[in-house]
Amino acid sequence: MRMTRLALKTQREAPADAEAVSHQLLVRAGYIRRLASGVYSFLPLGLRVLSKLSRIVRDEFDAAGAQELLLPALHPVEIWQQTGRIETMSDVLMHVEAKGGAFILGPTHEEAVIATISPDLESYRDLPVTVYQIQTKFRDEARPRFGLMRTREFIMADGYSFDASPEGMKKSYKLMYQAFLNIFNRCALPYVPVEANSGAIGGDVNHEFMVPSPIGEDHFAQCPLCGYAANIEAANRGKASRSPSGEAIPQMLVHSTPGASSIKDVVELLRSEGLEIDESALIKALAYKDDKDDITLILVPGNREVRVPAGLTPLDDSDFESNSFLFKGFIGPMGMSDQGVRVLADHGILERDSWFAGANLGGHHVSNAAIERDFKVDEIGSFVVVMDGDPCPNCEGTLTLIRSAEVGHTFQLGLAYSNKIPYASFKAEDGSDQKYWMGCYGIGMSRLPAAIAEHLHDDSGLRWPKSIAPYPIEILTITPARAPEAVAFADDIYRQLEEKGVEVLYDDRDLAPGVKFADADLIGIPTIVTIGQRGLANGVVEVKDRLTGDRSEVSVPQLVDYLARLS
RNA sequence: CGGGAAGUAGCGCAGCUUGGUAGCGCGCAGCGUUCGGGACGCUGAGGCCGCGGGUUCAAGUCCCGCCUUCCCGACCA
Repeated sequence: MRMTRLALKTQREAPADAEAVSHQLLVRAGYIRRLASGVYSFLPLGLRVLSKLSRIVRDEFDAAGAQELLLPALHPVEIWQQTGRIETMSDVLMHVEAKGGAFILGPTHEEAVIATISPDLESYRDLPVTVYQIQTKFRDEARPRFGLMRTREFIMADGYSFDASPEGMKKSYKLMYQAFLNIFNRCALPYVPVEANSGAIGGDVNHEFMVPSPIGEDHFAQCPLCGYAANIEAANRGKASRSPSGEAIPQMLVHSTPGASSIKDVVELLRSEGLEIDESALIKALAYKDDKDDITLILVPGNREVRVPAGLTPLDDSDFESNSFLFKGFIGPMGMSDQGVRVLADHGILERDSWFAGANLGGHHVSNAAIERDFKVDEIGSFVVVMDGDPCPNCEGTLTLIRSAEVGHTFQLGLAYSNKIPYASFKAEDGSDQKYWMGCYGIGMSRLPAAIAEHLHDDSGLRWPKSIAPYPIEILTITPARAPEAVAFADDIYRQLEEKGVEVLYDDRDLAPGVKFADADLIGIPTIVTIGQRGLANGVVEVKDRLTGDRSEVSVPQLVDYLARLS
């Protein structure tokens, strides 16, 4: 492509609303342009990057046995009502009123793929099947940000597997999981697969593919010793480093703490009375209920945040009314088992001999509350949000928190969707109707260029890996107006490479050399070929590797073959 | 949804305090000089100063309301 013909205008300065480096560079170099908040156009260069990524995804998904199809972005509301997600995902759903009914702009395609494909999956003989698409998704995000990282309209490659059994589902999952590893390797991204929560998608086993990044919106915990890695929302901590000493503990004492219903208030109040304590000396006891309204109390050290297990929700005011033994703000673990409350304690509760805790009486707390002697727990486990330095749940190591961007997510959905959709079934060998065991697999296609740009750039601009650069080669002529022989030479090289099927970006613009060099660095094509009369006089041209910065001189007769090998 | 900041030419910004002809840099068009790492001169085009109301002889500037955008948080495959 001759740059004199390319719809491209680079900018010296980034738009004021661009904060992230990837956002600034992608806009400045002419890959993307904002149309509305969280809505971006892909310009010709940007689209080429997306196409390269799509090619890699198709390669690997096809190799994993998946078949490409294309589902609509416009979904009839009925299929969303059927799974109930019209309510559970209402925050992000965008609605469209049209002739012929109400529609939802698809934020994900579980409903649509089942509605589409189930007529083809009537018998166990038809299974397993994995299908995928590369499609635009719509999510009404609370806060779009960082350019392509979080947008309201974005492109995703999403696959869905259908199996006759849990074993089959796991097999399909493994194939797609491997395809994900291959894809991210080919994108030259330093990713980490981590254990995760399934969120609104549902299902049991799932993995997120994280790229460590300063503008990531997630954190995951990683153990450098054993390799354990989990999203902070799912990460467990290991056992306490210290257990109770067994020394004699004084009797519990009741303290009057009127109005001090938060950990912070209690610490301040007790300190004002001369007690030298901090938040880690208090038990934070929070009550939750399950879907049967049974109460669960979770105990964690007062300086830690509770990680609420799935299926539990906080109590509301009416719950406190109907459970009069729970004094909001003054709950302690003592006597809870006798009230039929299940008590879960974090490992951290074993780290002290005794605790300050709520007295189960309005306006009062106790000191010297000791586990076993003064209160019982049903289960000890990991119930806190992990922090840097927590023990690893699997080994002797220590967890580190890493900020990261999620570029992919795979789920073993099991029967989560099939059970909600009557026709999501097939005839088994014994003649019975069975539900599909499903998996789903998503890659944030339009997020990938941002993640890669965030990872690979320098002060001068982007540095694409060869696999996804819009063009593998850029040819650049020096002072074309004064060097007709160099232009003729460059034209010839360009023509020969095109004939060999090599995609070339040819900067044939009549601009000052500095401008052309600067643009080449900004756009970030991995191989930059400089053709000028100075080099040609010596029978060579300069070839620069944008990734490494290495420059080499290649003799004229070898040039075309040399470049063709690089592409 | 809470907190903060900002909307003036395609992009980056000044002008607002103290109301009086709408400005600068980059980019764009023309001419000329330059030419191996973002050159220079001259000429020119380009504005509903976010929108609506108010005060005033007069509003980019003062007052009221609204909208939009960005950042932090809440939320989120």
